Amino acid sequence: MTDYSKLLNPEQCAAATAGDGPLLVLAAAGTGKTRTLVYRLSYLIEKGVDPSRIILLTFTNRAAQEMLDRARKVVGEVANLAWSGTFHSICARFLRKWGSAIGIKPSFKIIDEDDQKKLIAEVIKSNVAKPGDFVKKEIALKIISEAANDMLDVGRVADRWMTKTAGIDHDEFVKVANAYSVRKSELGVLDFDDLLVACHKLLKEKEHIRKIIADNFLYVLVDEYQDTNALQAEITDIIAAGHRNIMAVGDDFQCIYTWRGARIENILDFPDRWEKCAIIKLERNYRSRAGILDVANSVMRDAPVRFEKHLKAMLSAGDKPRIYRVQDGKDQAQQVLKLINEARACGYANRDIAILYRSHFQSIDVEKAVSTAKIPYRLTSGIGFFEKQHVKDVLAFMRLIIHPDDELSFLRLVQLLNGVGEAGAKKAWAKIGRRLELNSQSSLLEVGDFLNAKARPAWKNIAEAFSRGLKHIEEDDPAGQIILDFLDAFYEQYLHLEWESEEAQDRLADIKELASDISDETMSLDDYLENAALMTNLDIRKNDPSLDRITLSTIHQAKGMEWPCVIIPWLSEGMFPSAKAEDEGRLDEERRLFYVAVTRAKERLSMLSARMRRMPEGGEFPVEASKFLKEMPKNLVNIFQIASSRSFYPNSGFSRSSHGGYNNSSYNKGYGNFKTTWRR
DNA sequence: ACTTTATGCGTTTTT
DNA sequence: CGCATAAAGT
Repeated sequence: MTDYSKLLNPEQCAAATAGDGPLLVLAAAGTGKTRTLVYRLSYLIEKGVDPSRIILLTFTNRAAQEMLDRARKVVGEVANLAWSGTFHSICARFLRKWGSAIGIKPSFKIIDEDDQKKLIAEVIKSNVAKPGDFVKKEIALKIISEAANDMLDVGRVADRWMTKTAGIDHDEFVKVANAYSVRKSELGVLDFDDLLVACHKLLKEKEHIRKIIADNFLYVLVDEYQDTNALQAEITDIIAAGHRNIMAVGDDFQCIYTWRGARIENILDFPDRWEKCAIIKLERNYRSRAGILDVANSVMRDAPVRFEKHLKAMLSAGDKPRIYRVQDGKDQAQQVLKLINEARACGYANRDIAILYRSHFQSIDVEKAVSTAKIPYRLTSGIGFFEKQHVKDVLAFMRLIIHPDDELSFLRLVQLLNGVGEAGAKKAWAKIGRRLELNSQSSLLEVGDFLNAKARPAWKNIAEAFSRGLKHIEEDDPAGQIILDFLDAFYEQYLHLEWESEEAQDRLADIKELASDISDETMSLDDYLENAALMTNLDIRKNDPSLDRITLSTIHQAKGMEWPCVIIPWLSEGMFPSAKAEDEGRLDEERRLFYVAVTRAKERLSMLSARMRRMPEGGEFPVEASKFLKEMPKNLVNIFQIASSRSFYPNSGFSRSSHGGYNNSSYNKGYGNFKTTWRR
């Protein structure tokens, strides 16, 4: 048996080896939260608990994976038998197994945001008299999602939105929301929220299934508890109700997902909800230099404290964190470059350096500078691998082979063809009897007759790829072969026709990566396709640590990670805190987000703030330094004023959009060669 | 009637 | 760039 007292500090050890009963672990940033969970899991297994009766709920697949990997090193392969995953993936597993009890087909497909938008657009079009006057589909989805996650009635949430948004009529909105649900169940698909909602419904309504699940899990471990929403907290409570061995780990200071329904109250009220709940506080920070922690503490100085915390630095002061005041985005990017080079000169590797920003678009200047300087970087872009249009195209083809009745995939696939749009695709789907006949080559070819004549030659190629794909399945070939055939028969040609070659190459590379990933994946092809929507870019791009690259990431995506050197750009008013969040009265969450950013740093922390901000039209306007910087005690930081590198430009005051020839098109052209990071 | 192309507009954070 | 809408092309 491992001696946990040698591996952990007394508080961590107490948490890892705690006895039965509810336990709340308040783990401040950098106090070894992951370590504690890993050893808790190991301890339970070593103690003889059947791993399949332990469940570990996390927020990202990466966290789940990392914890299992580390537990495996302590107790060996048995660790793999524990249930572990995100709330969404665990719910999906439950539903595949028991969902039929509430009318959910085990082969349901999980749709992403993009599919959601398409569906809601379709529903709005056919249910609303004047679709132009209806709320935008993004807002509609947001309202529906809010209702789901807060466990409220859609109509009531819509009413709440009515006061601030035009175009919402109570009855009409409810009608749309219902039609959206109906359409989803017709198609046999679930969106992200549905996974939680349906799982909750299953546990709530089907007593025998609830009993099976609640009885099975002797131990329930929940990570990042401060970011659970109402639904997730209830699901957890139900699962843990059987044996009352729930361990929730989190930090109320790091709650940064309230916009997605996270309820900080879940962690604050946890001891009230669970009678005789023990509380353990992890306060010794091993991650950051004391100087960095001083800044972190000052950020949260005035935050309302529910749980008293004394974050104790375990390391010496180190370098004072630095603030750089620079002229504008371009100068800021140059300064970032300088900081990277400085760090490298001090012996840090690229992988030791991260640039963390509030929003994806704030990465553009830096990405451009880093890429011209030929510094290798890894950008966790806003759009995940499985959300990319070309990846989804290929997956649609794959899915049709296994599920010939998959309407969404069919519609997607045929719309790639020339001359076929939404209407034509739907017509063809109806004519072939809502199912693709794969087994006979002739009936497969017949589908072409229902399509626009222009599309027929290409369809013939696709039909052949289908036949070959079927053969691959029969002969149990690596699934990647199917993709390569599809590429060969149709898609590669389509890529070249549709896009200019440079981007086409990138997309081709993505698809080949998909092919090799799908080939060496241990799970079945069916499982792979069903869960594709739940996997993030980090899961496929195995995040190879042998690659020495700097990291560019949003702060949200950087949660739970750490780097020796952290650089935070765009600490300007309106950028961070984000103007929108502040307008909507969510400054406290922006502050927590800043706290998360600061506490990612181990050795060096640099914060940058520009004096001018460029407008999309090309002009510039002055911006104040972020209030987060202004509030910071001056003795904790070193402040550097960096003069403009292009001072011959009169930058005082406003310059109009005509200035510098930056009209809209030339602005866009300037960035055309760089991968942009916007979400779709 | 349906599809493709042109034009103008706008960006928080994500399972 | 992406998305929505308008206009032109089949």
